[in-house]
Amino acid sequence: MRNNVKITRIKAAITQEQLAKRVGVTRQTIGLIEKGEYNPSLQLCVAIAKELNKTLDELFWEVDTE
Amino acid sequence: MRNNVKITRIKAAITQEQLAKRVGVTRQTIGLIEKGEYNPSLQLCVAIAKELNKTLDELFWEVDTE
DNA sequence: TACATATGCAATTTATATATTACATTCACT
DNA sequence: AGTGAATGTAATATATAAATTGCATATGTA
Repeated sequence: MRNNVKITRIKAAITQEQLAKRVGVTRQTIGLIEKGEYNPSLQLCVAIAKELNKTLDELFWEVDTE
Repeated sequence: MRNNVKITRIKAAITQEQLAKRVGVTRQTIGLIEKGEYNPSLQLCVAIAKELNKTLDELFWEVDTE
């Protein structure tokens, strides 16, 4: 599950830990999502999107170009 | 977690069971998602959206009007 | 009436997202 | 060289999504 969380977070100039705290998960969870290594819940995706001022589609829709 | 799955599925004229089979889950899972009673994984949301020819945002973004 | 299809719903089990803890690496800065 | 901040990653524990099974109800229709 590739996504645009990492690049968007970096543009927003916040750390994994700050994002994690704001959406109520741990830093490790954010790290694994950014790495595409797991399959977050819809609620978490929505929380991340709102925190980064993006929509679900902007972060998670058809990111794969392979 | 309210969403537009049920109304979209009905417009597409397919049953819960047909949708479930096409996205690889059970009918009960689709039923509970439509009812807003749980928090599906991102992969499942994407599979449902593609099957219904919608995007994530159309089905799951800011559906709540309360 | 009877039968089939679609859906709601509840109990239990299984798979997996997420938490927790811990340690390693990289990089900027002094 | 040393220190601290940010990140990668791995092992184990816990919470919960999803499966499975089963039964109830509504609706259409022969």
